[in-house]
Amino acid sequence: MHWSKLFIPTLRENPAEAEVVSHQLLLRAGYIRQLSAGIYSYLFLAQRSLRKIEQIVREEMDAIGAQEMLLPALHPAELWQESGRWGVMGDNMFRLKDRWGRDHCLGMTHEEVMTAIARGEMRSYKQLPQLWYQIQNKFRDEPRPKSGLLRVRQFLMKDSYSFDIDAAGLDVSYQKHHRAYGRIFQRCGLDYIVVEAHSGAMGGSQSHEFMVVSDAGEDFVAICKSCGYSANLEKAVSRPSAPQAADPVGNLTPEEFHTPGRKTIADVAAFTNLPETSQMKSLVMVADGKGVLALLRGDHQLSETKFASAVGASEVRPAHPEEMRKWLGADAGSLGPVGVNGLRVVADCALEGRRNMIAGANRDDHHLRNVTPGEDFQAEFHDLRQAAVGDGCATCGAPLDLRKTVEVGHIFKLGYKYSESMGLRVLNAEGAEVPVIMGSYGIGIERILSAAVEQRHDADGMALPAAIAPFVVVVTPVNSGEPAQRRAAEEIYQTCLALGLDALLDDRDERPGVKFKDADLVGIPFRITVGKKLAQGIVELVERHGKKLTEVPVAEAAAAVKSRVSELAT
RNA sequence: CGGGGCGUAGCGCAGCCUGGUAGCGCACCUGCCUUGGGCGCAGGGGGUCCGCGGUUCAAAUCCGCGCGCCCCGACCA
Repeated sequence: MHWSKLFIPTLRENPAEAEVVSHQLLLRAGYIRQLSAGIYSYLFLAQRSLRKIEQIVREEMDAIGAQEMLLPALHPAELWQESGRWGVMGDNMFRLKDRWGRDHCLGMTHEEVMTAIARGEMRSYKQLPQLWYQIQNKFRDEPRPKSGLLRVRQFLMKDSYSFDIDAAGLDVSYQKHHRAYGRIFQRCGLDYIVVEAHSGAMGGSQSHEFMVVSDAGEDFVAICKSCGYSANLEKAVSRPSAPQAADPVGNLTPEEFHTPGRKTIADVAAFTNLPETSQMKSLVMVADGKGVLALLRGDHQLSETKFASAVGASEVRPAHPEEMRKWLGADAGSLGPVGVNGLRVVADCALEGRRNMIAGANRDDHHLRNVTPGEDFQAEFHDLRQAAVGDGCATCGAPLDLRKTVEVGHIFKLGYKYSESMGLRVLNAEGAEVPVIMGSYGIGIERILSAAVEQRHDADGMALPAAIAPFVVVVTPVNSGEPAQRRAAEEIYQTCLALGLDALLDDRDERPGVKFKDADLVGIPFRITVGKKLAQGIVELVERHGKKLTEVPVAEAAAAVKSRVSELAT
C-alpha cells in the first residue's frame, strides 16, 4: 500500500490523558482513538495488527482441534439467572431492557451461552470431547478503565470452552490449551511467564495465568528463580521471614498494659520496643454477612482472596467501626483475640507455634503482652497472608521475587459449575446420565498488542515483533523528488509484495526525517531506505528492533527482508 | 465507592488569581524554497473557551449545579 493514500494520523506530542507507554504510543502512532472511557476505535493500523494476532490465535486453536464459532454479544437475562451469575456480576455487567421490558445484558463472557448450546444438542459421551471457541467482543463495565487498551469496557477476547466426560478428559483439554497458549504468545513475540492463579468468580479448581512482566500491569506475581515456582500474588504461598526478635519463653499469662493513642502496629512496636514481627495484627472482617476475626503477624498483609477461600465466603469486606465495637468492644487499633466469643477466629500459619506476643486487649488504648495462640485463645490456622518480598519460596526456600505483570491469557478448569446449574448432561458408557465437565480459556487480543508495545519500545516509538506488526516492511525513498529513487522504491516494493511480505511504500512528499520518524513510531519492523547509494546499486536495510543497519544490493533487498522474517519466525 | 487533578483550535499548552480585543508552539491550507532524522521564508484558515444557571454595564476569568476525562486507592471473569 501507498502511505500517501492511508489514514495514519500520527501525533508529534503525547496526548495528555495517556499515562502508560503503550497507550501513548498507540495514540501517537495513529493506531487507536478513544471514544469514551475504556472504549476505543481501532483505526487501520490497530485493525491490521489485531487481525494478525487473531490469525495466530486461530491457527493454534485449530491445531488443537478447536472449532471456531461466533456467539451473540447480547444475552437474555434468563440465561444468567440460571447459572446464578445474573446476581453476582453486579455493576460490572452492562444491563439493558428490550422494548418489552425484558432484561438483557451484554456478554462479559460466554460460559452460559456455550453451555446452553451444548445442553440442547449433546446426548452421549460419544459426542465428547468438544472444544469450541470464538473471537468476540466482551463488555465489562469496569469501575475504572485505564492504561489505554489494558483495562477497557469493550474488548476482544478469544474464549474457548471444553466439554469432557470426566476429569481425565478435562486434563487433556486443559493441557492442550496450556501448550497452545505457549505457542501463541511465543509466536506473538511476547516474553511471558505462566503462573498458578486463583480461579475467582469463575469457580473451578485449577487455573493458570499467562503473564507478561511489565510495570504497566496490575497483577503481582511471586516468582522463585531457583525452583521455578510462580503464582499470582492472590494465590502465592511462601515461607515467612523469621521473626526479628525471639519470643519470650515460658508459660506467661496475658497481662494488660496502657497504650494511649497507639493505634497502628508500628506505633505499638515503637512503644513496646518490640519489632512488628512480635505483634499480632487483628482484622475484623465480614464474610457473607458474618463477622470473622483474622489474625496475622504484625508485618504481614491479609490476602482477602485467601481469607475468602479459607472461610468459604463469596463476599468479604472489612468490618465497619460500629461492627467492631459491637463485637469486640473496642475500636480498631486495640483489638485482639483473647476473650473473644461469638466470632469465628482464623489465624495465619505464621502465628502457629509463636508464644507471648503483643495483641490488642479489646479495650480502647490497651494491649496485652504474653498472648500465645492455642493457649490464650483458639483459632483455625490457614494460609491468610499475602506473600511479600523477603519471604522464602514455599517449595525450595530461596527468596521470592515479586513482579508486576499484564495478564494476557487465563485457563480454568471449571468443573461442573455450569453443567450442573444449567443441566448439561449426557449418558455415559453405562447408560447413566452424568453432568459434563467443563473448562474455560481466555486470551485478551488487545492486551497482546499492548503488552508487545510495553515490552518492545524505545524513545522513537514501537518496535513490534514482525508477526504482529501492521506491516512488515516499509520502502522509503529518501528524496521522492528523484525519479530514479521513486522508481527503484516502487520496484522493491513490488518485489516485496511478490514475496508475500506485507509491504508499505512511503511515497509521501515529505522530508526524509518525517518519513523516518513516522516509520519508527509506527513500529514497522523493517525499512528499506532508497537513497544516495542507489547510484551504486545499494540500498539500506534497517531493522527497527535494535536499529541494525546493513547495506544490500537493490535486487536483493526484498529477499533479505524475507529471509530475516523467516529467521525471526523460528 | 473514597481521594486528587484537568476541561480554551486537530494535538500540547498559556490566559483565569486581579472581569473589558482569545493567544503561543506543533499540525492544517497556498506559494516559494529545500530533500539522510519531525527543514526555512511569506501569507492564510480554523474557537458553542465542556454544559446550564447566577452575579455584573461586561464572564474563558467570579459563584452554584451538572457532565466528561485522567490519576491514586477500593474493586476487578
